[in-house]
Amino acid sequence: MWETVRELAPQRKTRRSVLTGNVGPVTTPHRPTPSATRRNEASRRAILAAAFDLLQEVGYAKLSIEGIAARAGVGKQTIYRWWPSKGAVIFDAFLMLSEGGEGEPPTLPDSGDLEADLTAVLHATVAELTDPRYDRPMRALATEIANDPELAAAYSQRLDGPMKEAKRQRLASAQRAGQLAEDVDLDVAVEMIWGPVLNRWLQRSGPLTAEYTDRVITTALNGLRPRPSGR
Amino acid sequence: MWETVRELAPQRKTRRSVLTGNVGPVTTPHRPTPSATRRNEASRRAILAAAFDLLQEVGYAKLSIEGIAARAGVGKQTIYRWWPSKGAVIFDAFLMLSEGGEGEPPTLPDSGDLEADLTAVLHATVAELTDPRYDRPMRALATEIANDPELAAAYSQRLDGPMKEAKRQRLASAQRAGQLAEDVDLDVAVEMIWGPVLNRWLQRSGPLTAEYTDRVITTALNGLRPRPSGR
Amino acid sequence: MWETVRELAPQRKTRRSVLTGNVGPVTTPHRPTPSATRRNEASRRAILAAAFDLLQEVGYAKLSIEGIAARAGVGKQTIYRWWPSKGAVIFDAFLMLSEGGEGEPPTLPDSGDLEADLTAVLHATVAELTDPRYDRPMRALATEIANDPELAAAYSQRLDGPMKEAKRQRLASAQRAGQLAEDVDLDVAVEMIWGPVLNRWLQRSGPLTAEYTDRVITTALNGLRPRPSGR
Amino acid sequence: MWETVRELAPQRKTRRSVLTGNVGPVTTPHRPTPSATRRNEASRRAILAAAFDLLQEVGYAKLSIEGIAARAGVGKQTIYRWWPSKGAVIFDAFLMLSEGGEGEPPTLPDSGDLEADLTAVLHATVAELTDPRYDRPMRALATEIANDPELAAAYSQRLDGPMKEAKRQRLASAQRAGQLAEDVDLDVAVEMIWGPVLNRWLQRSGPLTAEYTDRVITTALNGLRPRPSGR
DNA sequence: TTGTAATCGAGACGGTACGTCATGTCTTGCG
DNA sequence: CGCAAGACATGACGTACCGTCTCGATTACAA
Repeated sequence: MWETVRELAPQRKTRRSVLTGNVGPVTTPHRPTPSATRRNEASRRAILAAAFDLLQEVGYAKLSIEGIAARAGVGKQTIYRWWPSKGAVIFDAFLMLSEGGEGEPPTLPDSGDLEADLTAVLHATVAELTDPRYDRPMRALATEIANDPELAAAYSQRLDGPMKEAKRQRLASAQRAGQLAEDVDLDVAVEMIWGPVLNRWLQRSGPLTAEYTDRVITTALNGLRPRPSGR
Repeated sequence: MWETVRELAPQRKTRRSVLTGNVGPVTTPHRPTPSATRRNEASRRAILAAAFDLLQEVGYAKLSIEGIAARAGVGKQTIYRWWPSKGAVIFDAFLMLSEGGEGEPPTLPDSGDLEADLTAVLHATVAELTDPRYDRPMRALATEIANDPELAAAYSQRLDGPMKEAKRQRLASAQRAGQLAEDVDLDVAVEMIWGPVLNRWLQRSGPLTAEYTDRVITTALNGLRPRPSGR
Repeated sequence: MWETVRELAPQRKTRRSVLTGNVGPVTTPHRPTPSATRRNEASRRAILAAAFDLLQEVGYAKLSIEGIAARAGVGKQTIYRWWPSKGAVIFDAFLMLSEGGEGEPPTLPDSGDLEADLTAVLHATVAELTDPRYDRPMRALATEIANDPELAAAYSQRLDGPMKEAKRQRLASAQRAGQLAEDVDLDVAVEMIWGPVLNRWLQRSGPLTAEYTDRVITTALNGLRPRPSGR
Repeated sequence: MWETVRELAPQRKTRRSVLTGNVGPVTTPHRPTPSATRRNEASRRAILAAAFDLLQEVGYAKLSIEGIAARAGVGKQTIYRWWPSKGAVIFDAFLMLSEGGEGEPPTLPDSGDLEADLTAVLHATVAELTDPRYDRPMRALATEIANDPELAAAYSQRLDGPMKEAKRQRLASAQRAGQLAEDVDLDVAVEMIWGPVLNRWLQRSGPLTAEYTDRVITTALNGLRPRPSGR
């Protein structure tokens, strides 16, 4: 999802990188977050890695705190101490994976040709959503977000937000280049392009292919109404 | 979701709650479905009603088979005998609610004015998605679908399918009336209109208002590209 | 303790025998005791046996419900369902061991010679208290009794009571035979003979030997005051 | 228990609560006892006081090191550093309470009338064992002693020993005064008088009253056998 | 009309996981 | 260095549910 953009962005080379800073738990902590200075960084990482791996292997329904703790070689309490819910752990796992999500903000490629750029980005998105390494974990995250408003807010702000901003920027650039109508609502435009794709993936309402995203892009750009002249 | 359409369709007056026909479990049963003639219809109904009610009250995460059985005044085994999973129970609960989903297929209103009709339908959809009676249960269903391919297939076929067909029909009608371009891919068109709305709701990525759906409709109809003439 | 008497009583041959009837838990149950008809007798026995064995092996301090359940091949809930406390399990384990404690009541040997009979009985008692198979379990029981009044009452009534009655009977018989003063308080007499022995054992206040019990018996019979004649 | 004697002894006026000398842990320490010069006396006292208080309040079963540390305003490590076990803390708490147990040794009152003196002492003992301030703590100590041989030895030597010696002395004095037979085994005599009382208390095998102790004294002095002449 | 066989409510069972508490060890920073 | 504070791995607590099972008691079909 958010990964996609990052991958395509020219300035970032690799996915592998060091988590810059992010430490604390994602949502408002149940108890006033402990000192956090004493926090064991190795344990934190082991937990998030274990969570992500288990998500791939056993799926969301069978993911247990006990399992994560065991896999991470960590006491359960260490998880409960720092995260308020299973969802928060999953969220942080994604946050870590996206290299902190907090480095320089992501950018979409801008070759000057909007349609080509969108096509490339959406092809990559489909590839990622389809990748077995990410499919189950991302469904898990989507599930938690769907059922936990607090987590949804955190997601909105920390992970989805920057990504959406990048998309909006690319469209704004196209607008300046005269490739988009001036009165187009960019927020709606973004959701109109990515919404159908995400929906197909999450609800499995149809095959999720590169060809499908092409149709979405064409349709979105042209609109539904008949076009006056040719084309 | 699917309810919406039904409500607006002129020919259906009330939300009659009697399940017409559907009996068996949703997905392929673990054991070759029992005789089914002996089945206690009252228990079946009590279970589905209890499931739906509990979904409203406690939410997806805390829904348990034991809880459903207790609320329905039914032995646990009666649930395990007829449904293969919790998700299947939830699914059937929706199926029952939508009066079997199996009466005459749903239709969208067709006043001749596509934009007006879409506006009305999407306003109703937003009202339903926002209704506290349906919000949590529908999120639960969406969650199960997202994580269980088999259930997703059943949903696609039995609940979402007919609804999507109705939407497609309405667009086809508009196409015939010259309100839609002839080369528009109707499937994509449907997903481009409803996708953003469902996504906003499920992921809480922004406020879900009637005003928002209006913007979606306008944008979808006009498309993103600059239009040659004024408009 | 109670075992002792049984062993020496002529009419009982072996320690091994079938638990006659006793089923329910020892103390007033937290929840109104479940049906008890559906109760799995095999599990019940496995639990009590496991509890007793673990008591020998790991001692009271390290005895855990989890350990008992694991050793017995039983779910924890099965223990919590039928016993209100760890102490109650231990108690029932002893009850089972003493072959129900509920068959015909125990009797002390009565050869006509009180001193000889007491000597034999106390020697056996010392042997039992010293036996590594019984030492730790009995200390555990004593510990639980000391700290749980309810359990103490159950012990008093079901295990210690009959034993004490047998001792009292033997002394009454001696009284009738003119070997005991007529005005002797039999309850006090019993406690004066067995009390010092139990105390030595429980508090390890001195070596617990046959020789010691002989001195107790002599002293108790003669009393502390100087005897008028030579003796 | 041991307190009793002290209280009745004429030469001691008050229960001065200052620990005279005792410093180190009770039993052989796990690590070679630390410097002990650096030791914080205030912490030590706070710990023992907290332990005793908690024993009263929550009882033996729920006494935790964490609880003691919290109540005493002390780090857990400070407890682990100086005491090898929970039992040792309890033991030291009693030691402190009995003013070090190390001042001049305790004495029993000696009015010349053995029976009267024993009666007075045992009445006081009963009062103390019955006192809610001491009941639970003393049961805790008894429990630890029963299950920990090392602790039992320490108890025997440091707390019970001097007390038993005082009792023995009183009986020896009576012996010299011709109130006790010359061949009476004083150790056994002491245990025959105090054993039944302690047993009743610890096992709750019957009501623990002044009247009961009177019967014990009478019976012990007279013995069980019929007395030749009148009385 | 009467078996007879399956369903039903109930709930015990062996389990897994929950979220909490305590253990005993450790590390950090103050005095 | 002792100390308070408290994180940590460990492991037990007592509870909630899982999915399977067994128990009578209905209940409806076939004889």
